Amino acid sequence: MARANDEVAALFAEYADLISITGGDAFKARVYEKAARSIGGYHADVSTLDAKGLKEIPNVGKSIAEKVVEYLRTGRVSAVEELRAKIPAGVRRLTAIPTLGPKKALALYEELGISSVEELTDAIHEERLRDLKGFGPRTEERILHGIALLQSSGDRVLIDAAMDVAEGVVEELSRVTGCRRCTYAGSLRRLRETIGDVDILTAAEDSGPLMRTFTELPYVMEVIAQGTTKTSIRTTKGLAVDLRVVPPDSWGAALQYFTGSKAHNIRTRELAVHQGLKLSEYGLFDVESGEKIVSETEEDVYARLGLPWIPPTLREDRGEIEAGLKGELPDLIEESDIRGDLHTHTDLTDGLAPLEEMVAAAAERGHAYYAITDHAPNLYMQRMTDERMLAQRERVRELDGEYGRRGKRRGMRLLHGVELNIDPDGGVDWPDDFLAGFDLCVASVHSHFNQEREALTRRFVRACENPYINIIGHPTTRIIGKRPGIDADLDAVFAACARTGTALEINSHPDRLDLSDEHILWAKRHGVKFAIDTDAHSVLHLAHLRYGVGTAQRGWLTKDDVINTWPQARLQRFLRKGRTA
DNA sequence: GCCGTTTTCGGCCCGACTGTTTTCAGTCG
Repeated sequence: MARANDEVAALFAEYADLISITGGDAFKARVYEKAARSIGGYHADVSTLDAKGLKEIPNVGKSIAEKVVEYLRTGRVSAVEELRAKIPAGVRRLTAIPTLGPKKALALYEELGISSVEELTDAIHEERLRDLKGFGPRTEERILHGIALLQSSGDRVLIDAAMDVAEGVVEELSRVTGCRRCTYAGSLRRLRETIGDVDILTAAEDSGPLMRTFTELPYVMEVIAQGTTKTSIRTTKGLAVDLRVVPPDSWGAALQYFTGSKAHNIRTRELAVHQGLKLSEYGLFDVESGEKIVSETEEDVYARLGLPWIPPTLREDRGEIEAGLKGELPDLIEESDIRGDLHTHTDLTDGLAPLEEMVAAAAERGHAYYAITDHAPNLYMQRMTDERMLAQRERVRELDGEYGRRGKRRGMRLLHGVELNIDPDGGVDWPDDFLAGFDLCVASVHSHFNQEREALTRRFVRACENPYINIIGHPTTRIIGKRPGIDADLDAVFAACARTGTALEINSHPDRLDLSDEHILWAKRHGVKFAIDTDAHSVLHLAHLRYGVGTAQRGWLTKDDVINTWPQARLQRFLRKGRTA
């Protein structure tokens, strides 16, 4: 799992923090931050690159390339070691406390010798911060509050939880008199896999009524900050929500600004500066005259900068600006492109709803095809048998006859599949002759996650080489916030998928989103095809598709990359794979 | 420390809110 890139990125992120804390050049700190991001997201493994290759990574120049080489050779970077020697690791940890940044952390360390969250808590209780310049009673309170947040969950939440809150707030605020426009922005609009806080943007002449309604919502636990243009609250579940109110004629610039990402915004503002313009949330202005040029729509803002409108899911400074300037933005997959779901369960195994209900719900969603893929016998707790599976197939064929003929839309074809269990050797539940009876096979790893890297890699490659396995389900098996992904040689796995015609799943469940956006970008370079599936265990889960599609967009996928956007005939050819029959 | 249609030096995004410092620094996004 851990590419050298991730280690180097973490090291440079730490170095950037240490530079800030020690009062070093802020621009230098920012360069290291940017380099850390570029390296972490770079497609090639840095351990395979020489100094020249390293310098092709954006934001990596001579000095940083040398540090990468030093790290790869010796496992350490002397410049980082020097700063580490000056500042205990606990001081950097202090900056993780909300409202406490590098300046205050350094003051606490230098004046009071505080180098851990525990020591800071004690010092506040002993009133030792009182004499420190810049630290008053309110600051003490804010820090204690921040520590409490840090120590409770305080972390990022899954996308579906954030989406529920955001859609609720937008609905409430949209009803307020004077609210001209209202939507969610930020990382949620970019459909990141986890969300730190929810950003809501509204356009109105007068912000008063919106701010009042917002702070009086029933699930508001505390008002963190309140002003005329910005108010922040925290919900009873601990999620922070920011509301910004802008004048209606600033809507486009504001939406662009509050959607981010920060890195994308820095790039767009730089583009503006180079054209003698200034971009802020209030509009795009001529620097000399101060006159507003555009800001009513996002399209206007991007167009004036020489860019096409860039879909929010691409706004991460991962090459979208360059692609936009060259007119080479991808034609991203949309949820409406999806023709069917290829990984779903019923109550025959661990699903909650019976076959008939799942199929009816799928038809309601307008799918052209739909695969039932219950678990196979080797996941012992599911008590699957050959007989039960064959009986289900018979029922699926009956329903297929029914739904295939139905007049509404063009009918829906049902596929009978299975989710096989990839055992520690890469084998699966059934021999070829039984597998041949399925319309498609998903195969996934459900246990033995901690095998040696070589064994894990062999396991996946062997699964790909099975002529009956069409899709690798939730490939890294991660559970966001709970279980890391497996440590296989993903280059080898992705290459095997491409070579054998095995698709990789983008599992849409919010706690998986597996593959992740970065893995998708990586796999696509190998020429892999993908399947965006819900892995639904209930009717409600079918709606998770939007998150899988969002993740695919973040991985720059087009319709053609995703097999379940294809017409059924093309899909069937793909599913035949290397089978001889 | 990186970068370049203002290219080898001199810039490097911009604004809101908070608390304490009576005019601004720190933090955040």
